[in-house]
Amino acid sequence: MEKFYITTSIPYVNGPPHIGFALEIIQADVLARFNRRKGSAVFFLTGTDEHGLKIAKSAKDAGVSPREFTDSISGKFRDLAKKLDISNDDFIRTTDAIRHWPAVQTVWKQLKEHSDLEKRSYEGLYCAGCEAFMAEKDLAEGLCPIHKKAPEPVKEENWFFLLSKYGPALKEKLESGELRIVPESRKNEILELIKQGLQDVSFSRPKEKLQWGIPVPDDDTQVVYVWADALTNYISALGYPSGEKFKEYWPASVHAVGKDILRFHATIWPAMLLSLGLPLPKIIFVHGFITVEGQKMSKSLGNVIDPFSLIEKYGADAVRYFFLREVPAAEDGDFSFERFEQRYNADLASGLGNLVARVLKMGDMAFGETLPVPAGFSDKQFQSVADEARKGIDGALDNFQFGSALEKIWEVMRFCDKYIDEKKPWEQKDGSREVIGDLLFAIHELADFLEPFLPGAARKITIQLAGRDRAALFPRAV
RNA sequence: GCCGGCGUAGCUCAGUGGUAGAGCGGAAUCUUCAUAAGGUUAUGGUCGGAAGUUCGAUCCUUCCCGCCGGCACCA
Repeated sequence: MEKFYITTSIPYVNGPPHIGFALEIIQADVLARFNRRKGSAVFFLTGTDEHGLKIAKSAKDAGVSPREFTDSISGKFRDLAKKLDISNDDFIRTTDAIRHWPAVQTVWKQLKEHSDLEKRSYEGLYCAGCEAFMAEKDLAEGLCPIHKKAPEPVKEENWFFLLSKYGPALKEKLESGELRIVPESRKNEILELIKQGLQDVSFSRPKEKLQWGIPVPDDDTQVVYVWADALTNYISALGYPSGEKFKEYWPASVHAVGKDILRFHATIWPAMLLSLGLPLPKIIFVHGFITVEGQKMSKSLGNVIDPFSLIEKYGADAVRYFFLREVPAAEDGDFSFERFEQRYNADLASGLGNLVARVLKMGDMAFGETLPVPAGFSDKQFQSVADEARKGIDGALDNFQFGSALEKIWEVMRFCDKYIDEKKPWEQKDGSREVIGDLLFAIHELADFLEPFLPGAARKITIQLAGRDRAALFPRAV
């Protein structure tokens, strides 16, 4: 059986989820659901990244323990997935000392055995106020811009991952397509980065600076730093190194990530895997950012869109639809309430919802209590429209073109509306019952097409075809 | 500074070496099974600007303008 392992990135739980992550998890969910329908064995993973100084600080500021803090925020991400009707099979947390930690420590030991970790002393400018090293470029006239103090030169020991030596191997994997990056333009960026030379990266922090993390094996002065910790989630969740799921599902078919963290997924992570002797993920799918009314989302602008209130107001399917249809899959997209409502009214209320309502009504008129949904189309033209849509959807999703996949489905709806106008089945003349039968089957097919995208609507259509529920799928938003 | 992308109807975008398409919005009209929904039709673009290659360019080349992304540098 075909295997399909898809992951989202694991967001840092420093704050509640925003719509950027909603986009990522929705896209991943479509692919997961789509592949399940094709009969593949699918494993869909998401989770949260919960260690580090920032979390420890935020917890302290909030007057709670880091554990309480991360439990709370991680719970919000889990809740978002649930509210968005996401079909993830698992949810991994980097604070999971039973599932995640042993895998990270195993990975660590193996990297070290393969001579890819090296302890070095690192010297930099350290701001005690920020509890962080500062790059020259972050300073304002030699002072920390936040604390207005000159950071002090501090020397500390770190374990470094010898990323630099993997440049040529990574280049080869990318160029050969063994590791694909979608879209292509992002691959070129990474190749450019490699060309300029990869730097070794710090993989640990001294314990006295960072306690909220995973202890480095055989060195109790150090704690694992973010990359070795977070990236490993993709295999820790599968039970690396010996878990059944790991054997079954690795390598990942798709890592869905945002453009901001592509470089880590396209350099550090595959380099770690090469060091471990593991196969590389097949595709890294990179989505863009979402702007709001043409502007960057930011707390200071006060234009942050809360996914929960959006779902509350319009429903999960409407949110899913907007992000899949209106936001270009791999580029930046814009969110505006005007656009959102336009899409909602035109495509969901007047389009899908209205079509289902009119067909069901005609079905009720022609057949009474129980609707006989045929097993196929009697009209050949109808059949070919549906076949074409199916092909179109497959092709579009193979290329991560969610919007154009949806367009194919909407073409079927347009055909249905036209067909109704042409055949006037409400006149109940000869052949009307056959026409309505085709329409009922068309709706049944639409539910099938829509399931990966709008699982809620698909469910409702199926229920309405089988029973007496006639509630509007998408009530018009005023 | 280096690398890359983009600029096509009011909006979002597709597209081809032979003088352009879709959806949405707006207009007219037909219709009533339907969520003031649906159908049809018309309108709507000198395909960023200039030059070149070509029998012919929106699609190829060069330059220019504008926008965007990545990297580096500076602050």
